[in-house]
This record gives sequence, C-alpha cells and structure tokens, in this order.
Amino acid sequence: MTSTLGFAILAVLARGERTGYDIAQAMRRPVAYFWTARHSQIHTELQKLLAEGLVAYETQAGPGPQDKKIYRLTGAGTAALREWVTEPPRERPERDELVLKTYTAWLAEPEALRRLFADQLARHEARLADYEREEELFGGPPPVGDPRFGNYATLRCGLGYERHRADWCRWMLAQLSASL
Amino acid sequence: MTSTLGFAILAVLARGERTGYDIAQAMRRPVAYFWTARHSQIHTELQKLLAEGLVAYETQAGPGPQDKKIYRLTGAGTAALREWVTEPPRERPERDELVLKTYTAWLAEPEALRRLFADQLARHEARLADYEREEELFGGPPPVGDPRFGNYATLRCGLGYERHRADWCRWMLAQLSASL
DNA sequence: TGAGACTATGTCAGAAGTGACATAGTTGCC
DNA sequence: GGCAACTATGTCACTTCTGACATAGTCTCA
Repeated sequence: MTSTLGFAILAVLARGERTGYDIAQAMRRPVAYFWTARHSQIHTELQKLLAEGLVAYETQAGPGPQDKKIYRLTGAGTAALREWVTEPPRERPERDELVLKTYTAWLAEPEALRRLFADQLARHEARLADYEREEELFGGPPPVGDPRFGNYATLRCGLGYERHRADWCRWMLAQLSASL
Repeated sequence: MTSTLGFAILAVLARGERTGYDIAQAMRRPVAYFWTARHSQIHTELQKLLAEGLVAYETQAGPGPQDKKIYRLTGAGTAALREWVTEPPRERPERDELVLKTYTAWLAEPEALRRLFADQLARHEARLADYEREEELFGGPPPVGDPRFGNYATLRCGLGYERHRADWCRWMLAQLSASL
C-alpha cells in the first residue's frame, strides 16, 4: 500500500524525470502546495517506491559523495497513479493553528491580537500577489488533458484560498477595532 | 514544551470542565474544526498536561471500569494558554489530497473525475448548509471578550472555506464539461 | 581568496498521530 | 427481552513526520 506521500512523489515524477532533490524543491513552494515533505522523508519514500517497482532511476556523477539519481515512473507507477487519481480522497482533518488561536481569542490582549491578524493578512496578501502574477503567465486554463491543467487548477484553488483567508483576517480586524 | 494538541485541549477546557471523552467529541465535529485528535491521543496528552500542572481533575463514578475524570484548567494552564494565543502560528503546510489528485487530473478518465468533483461539491454544500443554520442561531457576532466570540469567528472561517471550496469544485466541473 | 548559498545524497532519534483492542454500565428502540 | 448506540477510560504496535547531523563539490559575489 502506497501512502499519500508516495502518490505525491509519483505525481511530480509523472511530469518528467527528477532527482530526489528536485522533488523536494517542487513540494516546498506554494503553487500546488498540496502536499509537503522534507528531503529526508522523500529519500526514504523513494526507496519504498523503488522496492515496489513504481519508480526506477539512472545514476549520474553528482556533486556530493554519492552519485546523483535521476528517477522516473515505471509502467506500474503510472498505472498505480492513474488508478489513484479518481478514488475519493480521505477526509483530511484540518489542523489550523491560527483558527485554534481564534477560538481562544477572548483570552487575549486585544492589541496583541490585532498585530497577529495584521501580520497574517500581510502574508496572505503577499502570496495572493504572487499567485496572481503566476496566473497571468498562463493566460487562461490549459486543456484538461494537458499536465499544465493540473498546475493551473491547483493555482486556482490557491488563489481562492488566499482570498478567503485574507477576507477573514480583514473581518477579524474589523471586529477587533469595533470593540475598542 | 506543550504541543499544539496540548493547547487545543486547554482551549476547550477554558470554556469549562470536561471529561476526556467530551473533549474528543468537541474536536471531532466540523464547527471549530480547527484541530482534531482521537480519544487515544487526548488521554495521552491529558496525562502530559497533568504532569506539567496545566490541568487538574476530580473523579466521579463512571459507567466503565474506571472512574470518570472531570478535568479543569489550573492557574498555570490559563496563563500558558493566554500567552500562547497571540504568538504567531507555525506555518502549517497544507496537505490536501483532493488538490494533489487535481494536480494529476490530466491522467484521469474524465467521467470518473466528474463524479469525484460532483461528490466533493455535494459534501461542501451540505456542510455549508449546516454552518449557515448554525450562524443563524448566533444572530450576529458576540462581543470580542466573550468565549462565544471564538466559536462565532471560527464558524465564519469555516463558512468562507466551504464557499471557496464549493466554488472551486463548480469551476472544475465547468472545465470538465467544456472539454467533452 | 574566501564566505555563503546551492546542489545532492543519506541516516537516525524522537515526536506525533492512527487504528485496533479491551472493559463495562446506561439508554432508547423495536 | 435483546440489540445497538452512547458514555467513558485506557494501552499498544505501528506509521508518519520532523529536525539535526553528516558529507562534499560548484557557483556567485565581494
């Protein structure tokens, strides 16, 4: 049984050959920020996927003491990925520390709370600006059969999320200043 | 060092005395669905909080073989919680399986994909209807110093999130039917 | 020429989280 | 009268994830 992290790696490799390092980079930045993992976890998971025959690699001289390993999907890997895509996702519970803090807002000092939300709002607005710049580069949705459709659709989701979050922060700030 | 789960428990106990079972119930359902945990984890964490002196309990005859334990915050627990509330939250990476699947949508069979998103949309709409009913019960935001403000503010966040998600699912369905 | 960032691999201890097992009284429904 | 669901506690093996440690060549800028 492949874990969700395993499928996340397969999903990245489906776009083309990559080293473990490349995969870690791809999962670190916010576009298609759908699943994250540290390189330590990725190397471990790649070894499992290798043992299951879902990926294979070729070596090349690398900068460090070890050789560079360039991974690619095998036929079995592509098949497993294709089957997984349309299975309903497990309901992942939200674990959102900011919302948890909000739940206890009544205990907090109002000015410190204001700073907290102003800071969060700034982060969301910055990320939103980033995403909007990226969306312009697309100039509209790619066809559904194109790998780039996946990138665009996840970017759309990110845009919607950041807008919802920024709105909520603004609402919180309005509540806080109304109560002074 | 108290974990975020620890603070989630403290946040629930700040509303009033509760058993471990009650806390597990409170963290299971979607309003203030900010953090979840199984009862096995909650019992373990309560023992840690007890050792740190952040909670205390009194026993009462219970239904099972063990006595019922009614937990409450200690002074130190309230102080720790109050301090934590306004500290900036750790950036929790998103781990969203549906978005991950979307990233690989180009590999999927279009009809199966349509079913997946139609199903997800229905779930979000059902939850939205739930939340809207709850919002009506409030009839506007409680004052910021009231514990119920926390409930209302997290509900607002949930409403915004479900709307954003439902919108995104509808957009996906539109893309899929346009491509047939 | 030297410092710091980047590429690239990997291990390991420990924390956090899951799902199953175990126990047992009460309550509501058919 | 019996069955299922609910209340209520807890343990345990296992998986997943994190953060630190370890190694070492290249590239860029001052």
